[in-house]
Order: sequence, then C-alpha cells, then structure tokens
Amino acid sequence: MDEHKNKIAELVARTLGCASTQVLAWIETPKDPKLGDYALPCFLLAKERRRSPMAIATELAASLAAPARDAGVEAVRAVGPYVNFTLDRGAFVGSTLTAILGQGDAYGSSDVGAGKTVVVDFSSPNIAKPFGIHHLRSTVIGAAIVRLHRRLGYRVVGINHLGDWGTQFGQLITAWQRHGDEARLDREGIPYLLELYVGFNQELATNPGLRDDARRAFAELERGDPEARRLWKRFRDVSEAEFRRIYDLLGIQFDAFTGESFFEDKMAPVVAELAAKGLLQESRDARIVDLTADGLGICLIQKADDSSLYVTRDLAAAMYRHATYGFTKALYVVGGAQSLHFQQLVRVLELLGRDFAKGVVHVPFGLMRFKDRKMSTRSGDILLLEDVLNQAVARARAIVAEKNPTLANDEGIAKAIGVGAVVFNDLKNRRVRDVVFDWAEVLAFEGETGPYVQYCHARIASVLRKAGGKSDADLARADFTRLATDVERELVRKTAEFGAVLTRAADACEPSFVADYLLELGAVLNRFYIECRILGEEPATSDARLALVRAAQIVLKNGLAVLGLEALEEM
RNA sequence: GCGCCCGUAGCUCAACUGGAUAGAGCGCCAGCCUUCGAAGCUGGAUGUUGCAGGUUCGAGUCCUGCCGGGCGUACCA
Repeated sequence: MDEHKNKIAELVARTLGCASTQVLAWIETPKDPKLGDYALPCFLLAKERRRSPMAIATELAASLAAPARDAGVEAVRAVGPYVNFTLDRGAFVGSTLTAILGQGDAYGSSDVGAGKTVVVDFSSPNIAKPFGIHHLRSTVIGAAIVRLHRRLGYRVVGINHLGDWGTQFGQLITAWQRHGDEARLDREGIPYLLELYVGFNQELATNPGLRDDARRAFAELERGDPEARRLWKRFRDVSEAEFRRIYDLLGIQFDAFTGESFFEDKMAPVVAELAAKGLLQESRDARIVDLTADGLGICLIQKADDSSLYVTRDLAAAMYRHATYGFTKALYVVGGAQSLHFQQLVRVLELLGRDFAKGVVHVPFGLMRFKDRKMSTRSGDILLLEDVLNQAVARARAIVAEKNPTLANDEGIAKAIGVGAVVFNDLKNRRVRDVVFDWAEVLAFEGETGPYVQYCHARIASVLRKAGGKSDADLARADFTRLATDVERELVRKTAEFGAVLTRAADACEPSFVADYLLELGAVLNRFYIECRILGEEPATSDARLALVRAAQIVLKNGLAVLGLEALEEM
C-alpha cells in the first residue's frame, strides 16, 4: 500500500517539480472508495500558484495520465479540486494479498522502532486493595500499547509499578494492629484487607487521631521497623497471588514487577541531589520543590515526618529505568487525574538536568465511574474486575451452549469470548473519554463488540475448513483478477490499511484506532458475503475469494492479538 | 479562583496532520436463514457538531470568550 502511495507521490512531484515528501503528506484516501484509492487535494497548490484548484487538478490529471499508467495506476481523474488515483486492480490486489499471505502473523509489523527502547508503566494496582473494574483501563490500554510497539520493532519493557508503598500501608497496619485476625487473612485474602481498609476510613470519621497513627505507622515501615515490614510483606504476598490470577485470565505479562517499594532505597540520593542543586526548600516542616513559576504549584518531596511521597518514588523510578533500560520513551499509562503529578515529575527531572525528561510521557485516560457516583475503594463502593469477567464468561457460556451446543472446548471458547467482550469494550473508545460502567454494554456480544470481530474470524475459519485446507502458498497463486466487484476491491483496500493503522495507533498510544479498524474490516467482510459466494463458484474465482478471506482473517487475527483478544476458529 | 480533559443523532461513540455529501453501533419500525456460521445482513427516521465571535479558499477539527460536565489544585496515589 505504502509503496503505491510513494510511487504516486514521486510521480506527482516529478511533474510538479517539488519534493516528493511534501506531496506524500498531501495525499489522502478519498471518503468514497468509488472515487479512487488515493487523492491529491489541490488547494495548497492553488494558493502557491495563484490559480483555481479545479484548473490545476484538471491539468495535473491530464499530464499524469501517461506516466501513471506505467507505474501501475489505472486511472487518474480530476474531480473538482481533487486529483483521484485508481490503482491498477491486478497489481494492487495482487501485491496486497501476496504480501499478507506471505507474511502471515508478521503482516502489519515493521521495524520503524528498531534500536529504540520504550518502557511502559501500566496497570500498577494498589496492593492490599482489590483489583477493581476501574483498574481494567490502565491494564488493557497499557498492554495494547506494549504489543503495538513490539509489532513496530521497538524493544519494549512492560512494567507493573505496583502500589506497594505509601501512607495506605500505614493505614492498613494501624487497622491491623487494632482489629487484625490472622485466621481471617489466611482464609479470605484481599476482601478481608479491604474490609480493614474500609473500616479504618469509617473509624476515621469519629476518631481523626487515627490519621496520625497511620502516618506514624508508615514512617516506621519506611524506617525498617521489623514488625511493620513483616506485615507489609504479608499483605503484599496475599495481593500478588490474586493479581496474577487476573493477569493470567487477561493474558497479560510484565517484564518487570518492580513496585514502588523497590525504589525505597533509591530515593535518598534523589533527595540529596535535589538539595545539592539547591532545588529543595523547607516549607511547613516539609521538603518541597517550588514549581509555581512554571505554573505547576508546589511539588512535595518529603513529608514533615520525613516519609516519602509518590513523586519521590517516581523520580527515583524514572532515573533507575533510564539507567537500566536506556529508554527513548517512558510511557505512563495512568489516569488523567494525575496529569499534574506527571507535569511536575517531568519538570523536576528537567531541573535536575536529565535530558531524558523529554521522553517521559504521561498517557492519560478517562476515569470509570458509576452512572450516579464515583467508584471509591475507600468506601468499598467498587466492582471487582474478576466478578465482571466471570459474569461475562458465564453469559458467553450460556450463549455458546445455545448457539453451538456440540462445540468442543466450549469452556475455553466461552472464556475467550467473555473476556474478549470486556476488554474490547474498554479499548474501543478513545482513551481520554470518561467511562460510565454499564452492565448492558459490557455484556453485549452484538454490534460493535469483541465477539463480533471474533465471529468474523471464526466464520472465515469455517469457510476455509470447508474448502479443504489449502495452504497460504497455494492461495497466493490464485488469479487475483477474478476479484472484480466493488466489495472485493474495498475489502482488499481495507486489509491494506492495517500497517498504517498500527503506526498511527502506536504514535498516538491509541488502541481504539485498531479496535475501530477491526470493526470496519468486519463490516466490509460481512457485506462481501452477501454479494459474493466463495465456494462452488468457478475454481479460479473460488480460489481468489478464498485467498481474499484468508488474508482478511490474518489481519483480523493480528489486530485482535494487538488488543489482547483471542482469535477463535469456532464459537 | 486558577489549571487540565470532555461536549457530535434518543443513548454510546467515529471522523487520519483543517478538505469532497458529518458516519457507525444500540434502541425503534419493516424485511432476509431448504445455498459458505443470523454473534450476521438490507431498508427506514432522527444533526443549528453546547453557544457566540474570529482565522481560512475551506472549521466538528485551529484561536478567543461564554455555558455545561469531569478531574486536579502541599504532607493520598
């Protein structure tokens, strides 16, 4: 696809006498596929040459006609102020489909990121708190961003920056010292920890002094008090077991599980450096960096009791990661509510003279809430991700049993569908949008959903099975001139866009571009079935169409893989 | 108060760096399974793109102001 675009840009540049890179930037895809495969709007040229864009388009089309034909362009037409290019059917269809069939799982990959390292900080749930549905966002968006960059050749380090340090542990330890029950912790795990945490916050209303107790407890923990450490370790172990279970269900791995506590002994040098460089100020008994001149307020580095804060740990973490991985980009997939924090983080790194600061990027996303209220761990008003996933799987199980009762491995399939529905639903909208949790939406398997895309894939698998297992190499030899209808052409064009979609999605850290694309591909595919029959046609036509749907299937599978959904053979 | 994000069909959302007639899904109505999977498809209705200015050949997209919602604004993360 891109090679065709390049070729056209060169052609136009030559007749125009300007740089082809500039022309390349002008070229776009017409809204209506009937208009052509590429379009060159002539408005900018019109301005430059002080002539009407229509006249320029007409003239350009005329002078391009002959050279274009030699370059595999079937038609060059001026339509109003646009010059539209229609690629030679055989050449375009052939090169696209053979590329897909030849590359298979690798189709859509590239090496633009070769030699560059990206670290992605994502998921990062808080220890001792349950994995709520609102954690889904960072987890699945981050995982998709990781896969996206890997496909583009970047070396990627996915990091789970577990929230295993901080004042909340002081609160938990305080609550434990008052009401702790060893046996219940063994038996119940995180829900019991949550109960303690919620209970603590309730008690706070009538006993405000507890807040200081909690701060003291955290300060003790940070000083290495053995009993505090032992409890902390206990809570962490209990939590991690549960998190692993959920990550397994989602099929997500991390390259590093270094939580905040990992940086416990790496913060002192940071504070020392801040002081040495004269950035640290004493204010209200605490240590701060004053960023008011930058419009970023006060950045609190150390509390009055000397204990650390979020930003202190993130400073140490950023430095450690740069030293360890030498990243070109460090992405933080964290809710938009923390954007001031990351602005402060970057600014302080700059003030410390770290030139990698410009590669530190916050990838924010909107928060998830209930229709009428916020989700709040503190009050216990949350939905467990595991419960939501289980509900979705249960529903998938029921539907599979109803629609396809003879299916083998129905449990594995139900899991893939249920989890896929939940994940896709979170990824299909642009990150920044707030999400109102809605059961009906999460449990939907029709329309713009994960199962819809999985269905498209399974349906192709079914056709291919009936065709009797032709290899991709066989299919690649089909006579592609048989693909003559508009839908077939549109389908080819759609599959050819995949690589560009991945690049755009990675650049913008926007997995929704991929989800959106898969839905569009599915829509074209379903229209194709209505208009074209695959099996039982003339053998040459049949083979060409098999090659086409097989190519579409490869793209669907690769796209689903980026999003973390399983491509199913049957469902 | 100040800062950031969002505002598009009844609902949930698209619209690539400003470009051709603002598109999908859900829901509603009417159709399509004796031919490759109906988790599907076809047709129908719904828009002052929050409001008002501005820039431009051209604005949902950029700028200014206002309105509405969300979030943040030093000892939480």
